[in-house]
Amino acid sequence: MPKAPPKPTDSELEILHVLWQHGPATVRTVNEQMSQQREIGYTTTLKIMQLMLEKGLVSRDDEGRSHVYRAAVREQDTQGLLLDKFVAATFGGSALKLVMQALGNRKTSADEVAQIRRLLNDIEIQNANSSPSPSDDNAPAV
Amino acid sequence: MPKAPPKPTDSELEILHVLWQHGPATVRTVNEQMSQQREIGYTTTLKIMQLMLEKGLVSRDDEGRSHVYRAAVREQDTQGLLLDKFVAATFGGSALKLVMQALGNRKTSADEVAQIRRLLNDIEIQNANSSPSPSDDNAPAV
DNA sequence: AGTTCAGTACGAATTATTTCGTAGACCAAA
DNA sequence: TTTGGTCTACGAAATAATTCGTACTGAACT
Repeated sequence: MPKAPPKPTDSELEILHVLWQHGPATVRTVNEQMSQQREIGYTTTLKIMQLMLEKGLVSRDDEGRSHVYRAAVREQDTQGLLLDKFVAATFGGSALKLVMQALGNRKTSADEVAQIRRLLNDIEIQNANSSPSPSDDNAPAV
Repeated sequence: MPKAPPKPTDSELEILHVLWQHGPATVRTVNEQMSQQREIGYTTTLKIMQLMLEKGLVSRDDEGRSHVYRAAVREQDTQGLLLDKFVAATFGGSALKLVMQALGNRKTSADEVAQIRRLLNDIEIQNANSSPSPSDDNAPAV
């Protein structure tokens, strides 16, 4: 195994967001996107992306004169990694506490509530199938 | 307003965890707790706690020769603050995505599912009472 | 060939965090 | 009063992240 890329910093995450949304892009393109959000110089963006290359967070195609960068880590994986660290550091590892806090301290629409309900249903079905819990209702065969 | 304390760093958060759990404590006590988790020198802990005092993250009672520190920020508030920043940086501000990822990518027990269900019920009741949403079923008058 | 333009590369300053050595203050015991 | 232990304060080094100035490179245009 070539060793997993490290946890991206905040700036690196900003850049990854651009690459995930936009697809492979040059430094110029990324910098233009970022400049819409906040002031940042071209060479600053370039430097961070070069460091990200060393860290394995992005890969690079240097065919022509301008290099094309692409995300080398997937959005879901990265979010999962960051989430794990965050839950550990902030909520003592309890994903439940995190979810309670996230849902409790902000307005959650009926739509969102419905989506989460659906997810909870799926989870219960999975729990029922994988481990024979003698709890509730019907465990549909196969 | 005296200005809100800043976002604590990882080390600062570790210290806050000790203070939240243990209550007001001396540097020695905090350092002993932290030493059970990882190696860290006494003066390192002291220094960080001194900086935290300047930032307003802790307060201090320097009666006797040894100072007693206490958390100056509440656990819930701090978790909420960190969560907001984290959701913004990692999930583009979507708490829903966060929750889906948190619940999806790990095993969630039936117990936890039940707790979340209960919370969702509360939220729907609140939604129904505070804002008359023209969506689903019965909008109980007043 | 010389100039210009769009890029990259490099080095350095700045800021924040973490870490600890060392010095000074104070109390208590001998 | 001297010695020793327990604290705090201070300064400084080590590391990491961010930022940008400046120099170099190569292609395109005259």
